[in-house]
Amino acid sequence: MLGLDESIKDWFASQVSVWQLKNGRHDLPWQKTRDPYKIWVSEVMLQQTQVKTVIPYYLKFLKKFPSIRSLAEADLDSVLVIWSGLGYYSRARNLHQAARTINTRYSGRFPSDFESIVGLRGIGKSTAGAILVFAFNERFSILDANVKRVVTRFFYNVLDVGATHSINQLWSLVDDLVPSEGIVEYTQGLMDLGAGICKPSAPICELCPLNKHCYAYARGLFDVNQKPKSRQKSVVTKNYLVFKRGAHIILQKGSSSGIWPDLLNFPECTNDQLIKLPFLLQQNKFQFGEISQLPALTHELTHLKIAIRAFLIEISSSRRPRLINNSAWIHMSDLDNHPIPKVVRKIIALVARRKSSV
DNA sequence: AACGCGGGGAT
DNA sequence: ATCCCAGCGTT
Repeated sequence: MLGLDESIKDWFASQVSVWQLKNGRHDLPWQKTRDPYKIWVSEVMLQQTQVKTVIPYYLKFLKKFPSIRSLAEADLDSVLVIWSGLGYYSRARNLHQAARTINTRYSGRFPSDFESIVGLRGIGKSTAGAILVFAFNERFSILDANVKRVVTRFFYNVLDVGATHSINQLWSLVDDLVPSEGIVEYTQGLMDLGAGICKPSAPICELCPLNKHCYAYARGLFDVNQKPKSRQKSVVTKNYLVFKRGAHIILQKGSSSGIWPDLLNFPECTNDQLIKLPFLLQQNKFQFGEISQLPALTHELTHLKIAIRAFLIEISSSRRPRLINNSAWIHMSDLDNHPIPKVVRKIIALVARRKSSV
């Protein structure tokens, strides 16, 4: 407990709720339903991912997997296909696994109590709270980036932001702020305020329904949030081999220990193998034309930068080299039916560009 | 409690 | 280049 005045709590919730009903977002796809399954899918997609990015993926996903059972019975591959390009693919894995858990443990019915929900793979405290609010109209709190920012700025004076326990302080604060009525519009309002008014930079405080008692606004504080020390990304160099035969390319399923497990990518090789590549191909009686290097490319991941050297190898024979395991010829117009990370599309775009320029 | 996760968009 | 995003799982 942070010893908040009851009147300020009531005022805060009331301001947020009233503002939301008039000025907030009401037409997002997942706002048209109370189906916990659909709410769940949206919340998982929205983890560390912006609303605008999620919308098309959400619509595609629900069309393909309209129910918990359809998701549980699907192959992981078909789930990853829909997820391709959205990133953080472990979310898709977790979603799939949790659907199967719901099938077996809860007879296919989405659980409605916090402990059961938060016990599902890929669902933490905040996502569980959001599901309980939006699907079950239960009084729970959430703490996403929006809420964190709004609450930290408004209640800056009652928080010890520099403390190591600051995240726990924020949780106890938002728990304390949960209103007795109107939890849906209150919760949605906090996020809408964070997204549209109380923005990270250049917040529009003049339009904020909380500005009258906002600590940061009163003090002219700009950034009261802790900025995480930016770590230097390590860089790795990879050689990708783009075997191309007509409109087909060879893609290989990633190992479970590497980057992008279970997704398709180009075969890789070491620098040593690269030098010996013509010899290796000949040894496999593999008929190939000239080996050309595509323009250099870097792909950035959360904690890693990949410097990519891609080599285009035109193939005339229809066989597949034995030295490439778990691989297949994929038609370039058929990529939407395969689970691939975005970097593969980038490289294929380079291949297509080269072809047209010649 | 801090860190890794091995993305992607906006500026 | 940098920052930010409807956070979670692991150690």
